[in-house]
Order: sequence, then C-alpha cells, then structure tokens
Amino acid sequence: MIDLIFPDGSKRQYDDGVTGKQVAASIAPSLAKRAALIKLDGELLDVDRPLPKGGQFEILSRDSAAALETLRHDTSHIMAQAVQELFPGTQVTIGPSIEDGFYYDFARDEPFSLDDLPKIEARMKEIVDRDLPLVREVWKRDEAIAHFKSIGETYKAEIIEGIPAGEDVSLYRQGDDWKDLCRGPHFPSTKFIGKAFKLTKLAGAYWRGDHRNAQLQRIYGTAWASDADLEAHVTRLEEAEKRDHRKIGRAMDLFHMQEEGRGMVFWHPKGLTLWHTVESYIRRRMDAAGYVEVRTPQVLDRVFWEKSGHWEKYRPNMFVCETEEGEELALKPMNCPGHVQIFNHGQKSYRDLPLRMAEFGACHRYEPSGALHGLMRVRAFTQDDGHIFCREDQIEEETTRFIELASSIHADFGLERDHIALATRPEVRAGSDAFWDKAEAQMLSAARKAGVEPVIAEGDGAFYAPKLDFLLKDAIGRQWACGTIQLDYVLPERLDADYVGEDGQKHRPVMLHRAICGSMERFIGVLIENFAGAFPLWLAPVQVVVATITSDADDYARQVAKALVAKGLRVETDLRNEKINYKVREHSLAKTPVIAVVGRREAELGQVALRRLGSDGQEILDLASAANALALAATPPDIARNAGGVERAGEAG
RNA sequence: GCCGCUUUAGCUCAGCUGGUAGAGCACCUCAUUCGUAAUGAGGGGGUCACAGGUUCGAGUCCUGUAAGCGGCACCA
Repeated sequence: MIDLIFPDGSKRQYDDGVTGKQVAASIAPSLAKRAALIKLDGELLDVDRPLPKGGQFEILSRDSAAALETLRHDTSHIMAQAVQELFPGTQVTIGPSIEDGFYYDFARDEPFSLDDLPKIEARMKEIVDRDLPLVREVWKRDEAIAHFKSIGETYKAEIIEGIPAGEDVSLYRQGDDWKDLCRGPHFPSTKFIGKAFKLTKLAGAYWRGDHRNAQLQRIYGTAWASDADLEAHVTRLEEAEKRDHRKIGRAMDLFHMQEEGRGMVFWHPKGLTLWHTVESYIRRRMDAAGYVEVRTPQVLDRVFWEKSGHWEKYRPNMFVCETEEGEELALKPMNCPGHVQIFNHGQKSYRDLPLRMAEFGACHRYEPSGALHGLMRVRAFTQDDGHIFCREDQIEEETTRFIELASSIHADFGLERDHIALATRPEVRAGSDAFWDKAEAQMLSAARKAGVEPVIAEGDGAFYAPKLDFLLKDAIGRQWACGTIQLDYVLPERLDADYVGEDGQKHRPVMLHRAICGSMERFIGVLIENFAGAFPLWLAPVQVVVATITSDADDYARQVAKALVAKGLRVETDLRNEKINYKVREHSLAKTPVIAVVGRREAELGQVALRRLGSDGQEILDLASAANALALAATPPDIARNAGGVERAGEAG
C-alpha cells in the first residue's frame, strides 16, 4: 500500500501499482479524463504509469503552468513525427522544450525551406486530431540500439550507446509505428497537446553542440496551452521587434554601420551625446569610488602580446598590422596588460593597495562574422574597464564593494537585476582544485556580503579563475549580461607585477578585472531597447524642443532655447513653417521628452507651455521657473543624490 | 566560421508566370502664419547589392561574391 497526500492536505491509501489515472478516477471520472500529468513529490509522471511510491500527489490538467514544459516537449515530438511522415529518410536527433517553445534537430541531406513549415504545421494538427495514445515502453538498451540502427536512426542509436550497458531505456510510442527515445513524461495522447503552436524558424545547429560535428537542421516552434497565450506571445515578439536598437538607432539618428566596417559603429551627433552622458556619469561614479583613470596605447608590439599570453591564444581574433620596417603590431584586444604596465611603473607598496585603475578602453577583436549583431556584438568597442590590484585578503571586500557599486549604477539606468551568476571552474583550466575551491568560496562569500545569492553557472568561469556576471532585465523582461568581476592570479605573474609588503619583501598582487557596462556600445544598445528610445530626461540626446506656433514667436523661441541651454539642457528649436499639430506629432514620435510650445501669448507673457512625452496635457510656466524645473528634472541621478544629501545634512546640522 | 533566408529611392515596401521601374513617408520649391499627434500644390531622386551567365530582351531565371537577418559555434 502507498499513502498519497492531496493538495488539500487529505491523505488516502492505494494499492501498490496504482496509476495516477486510476487515482484520479477514484475521485471523479471527469478528473481522470482531464488528467494530463501527475506530480508526485515534485516529479512529473505519465498518468498511466504505476506510481513508484507514495507522497505529495497532484493531478495536472494540460493547461496548468507546471504542465507547460511537457506540452512543449510533446509538441516537439509531434513535429518530429510530422516531419518524418512528410519527408521520409529524415533522421531524428533531439527535441527539447525551451523558453516559450521547443525545437527539434533533424538530419536530412536536403535543406528544409520556409515553405515547408506550414505543411509541417498542418500535418502536426492532423496528428493531434488522430488522438494517438502516447505509450511508454521500457526496452533493453541493446535492443533499443539495434532497433534504431535497423530503421536507419544512427543519431538515436548513438545517444543510447552513451547510456551505461545494462540500463533499460524508455521509448514513447506515438500511435502504432512511430517511436522516439525519451525520458518522458508525456501527456496521455496527442489530443491533449492542442493546436496553440506555431513553427517559427529554421536554423542550422551542430550535432551535440560541437562545430566539428555534422550540422543538423533545427526547426523552432512556440507552443502554448491556449490560442490566447499564443497570440499574447506573438504580440510580445512584435513589441520586442519595435524596440530593436538597430531600428531605433536609425530612426533617432543615433548611429549607423556600413559594409566597409563590419562590426564597427559610426556614431552620429545624437548617439555620441548619449554616449557622453553615460560616460560622464560612469566617470563620476568611478571617481567617487576611488578609481584613478588612465589611458593606454591602442597599438602595441607583438612581443608585448606574446608576453601577456594573448598572442598564443587569441592571435586569430586580433587585428594585426605591419609597419614599413617590418615590425608586427596588434590593436589591443583588451586593456589589462596595459594597466599592469602602469602598475609596474615605479615601485608599489602595500600602502598603495588596493589600487583601482579605470579606463574607457577602445578595444578591437576580430569576432567571427556570424557573431556580429548591431551594437550588441561588435569588432571595435569601448570597455568601461577597470582593474583592482590588491592583496589576497582584500579580494572579498573589493568584490563586495564592486557589487554594491555596480548594483547602484544599474539601478540608476533603470535596469532591474535578474540575478548574479557565479561562473565556476571550467573543464579546461589552470590551477589546482584547492585554488579553485578557495577562489570560488571567496567570490561566493563576497556576493553574500553584498546581500546577493548568486546562481551557479557550472563550468562557465575563465580558464584562470571564477567570475561573477550581472544579468539584467529590461523593460520587457529580456535578460542582458552587463557587468562582470573576475579574479586573476595569472596575469600579474606573467607580467611580473609586484609590490613591497609590510615585511619588506616583494609580493605578487591579485588582479580583479571588472566592468559595469561591459562595452559602451552594447550597454547603449541595451538602454535603447530597455527604454524603446524614450529615454529618461537625463539621458535623452535632445531633452527639449522649443516649437513655435507662428513665426511671430521665432525671436522669443530663440530666447527660450538660450535660457534652457544656459541651464545645461540639450535643446533644439523648431521654427519651421508648420502647424503646431504637425510639430507635436513629429517630436512625440521622435520620443523627445519635452516639447516647449511658444506662440504669441507666451511671447507676450514671457511663458512657455511644456508638454511632456506620454501626457497630452500642458503645463504653462514662466520662463525662469520652467528652466529651473527642467534643469532639476534633468539632473543625473548621482548628482541629484549628492545635492539631496547635502541638503539633508544641512537640515540635520 | 557553419546552416537557412534576404538584398528594388534616405526609410518602409509593391513590382503576376522575363518585355528596359512604382507607392507612402522623408527631402527640395511655392502657397499657407494656422494654439498641442499629419495644410495644400508642384519637383528632384534608383547601374533594382556586386560580378558573370542564359535569352532578341533580366529587377524578375541560373552561378559566384559581399553584406544584412535568424539560428548554431565562438565571446580573453
């Protein structure tokens, strides 16, 4: 006998070997009909599978949130069956559920075309209508291998060959003759899957994720419990597309890229204004946090990069040039070795540590062509780089301080943090296990001291040390990696950095590599997408447009603009011979935060009518108070805080 | 780098099965001076990504190259 505890807390006893469906039937026949999946002590099971033990028991319907992943997984199997029915000779490989949907990788000589997707979708719906039972079968490993080999499914056979000998494997039968290796669980039959799915894209993907292996054809799809959910998802995608920084960058005239400079950005005046605003802000924060700013050479002799170790490992990804005299030089792919040179210049004492060195360092990396993506992945980029040279016993405190600094900065940009990832030792690595134990523990404990519990990213660390990565969330919930801090014992050793300790002996400092934006290009791309171009006042490239109603007000409009500029605001005037409706529409679409409308009335009374983006009302103020109010509202958050702090201190005193 | 798709005016796109290019917005000119999301009229603008090929004839068909896009791999 087994004991089952139901969600309402009640407890009942059942015979051994009872299935979830039988339990459901014992409660209500309608429940048994609806049962799509069983949850037993948190584990999901097929409804027809005998329960292996007692425990917390729940019957899930197809539209419960916990069943969504299974629904997507099932949909991928249906797609595999549909593809094999339509395109005989196609081999199946793997087909997992992913965020919002699923994919399946197929091996087929001829490529699928986009036109095939509707056909496959139609066949999938037909399979749903057939209401084929999904039946779990347990096979001997070797028999399963022989089976898949006999039907020409070499990839499946290879997967099973990876399972230890003697272990049984589970196969799911979909109808009479379609079978797939699968751990399960699945819904009872294809009808449960429903039709709220859509095949979305074709892609190439390497077998087992390794580029040395054969390339398979991947079909992506999205699947939901209801048509309404599917529609909402499609709408979300459309929204995301509207925010694309490449689109907005063009529309707002921020930057462009062109063929002759792949992965390189031409920053237009407005884009560079945005850049400068971000850079000035970061610089102020770095100054306040005790960093010294430096600048290191753009191009250095090959010998230098050989010494740092980059030549050997990253030569194919470096831009290299040769001089008339035959010297080989390379554009810097990173700033760290340069910073070590500054550290090494002159003798350092333990009293100089921690030494925090920052640089807006322009770097060049020859990224693979397929990796380029707007501002997000470029070949010429500027890191808000920084290196903290410190003693080993200062690592934790410096890391904690950095996490706090980065968190505050991200918050000022309106970016919410999803989580911090602790990337741990990779398979190929330098250093002993004892070293990694210690280093990982240091990063973990530093994060906890800053009040965050990192999510472990197993094996994602650099080859010389672990790192913490900041994963931010934008306005529509997408994640972006911005900001990192990583430990490094290797580079100080290679470049022979040292300081004199209290004991008068030379010691090796530890380096902490850190960045808050990552790359300025990428960070600006994230900001554009986060705000969909509607920047907060302090970031907006153009903060105020002074627009006239008739040409009578032209002189006054110039006077208004001058007064606003004098307050440090970024202002444009629109004196065109156009109707005010037209101007308001145009500047609203351009996401200008404030339109200051002036007509004859304002000119006579010395006023301005302010219209803020997103509201259709207007606020009529005299010029001086409008200028003051806007200047105050446009104050960068760090300066606003400091001003507030001074006032509060004054009050307290 | 690999797989697939795409490339027509500054932007967004139309151009059926081959018969030497079209719209809206933007731009320029003129008229209009109009109080909070598009005033009207006129005008200029294209080696149809590039290079070959098939054809009497190619934006349209074929091949190659490049770039862009979506993935994969990569990301010090």
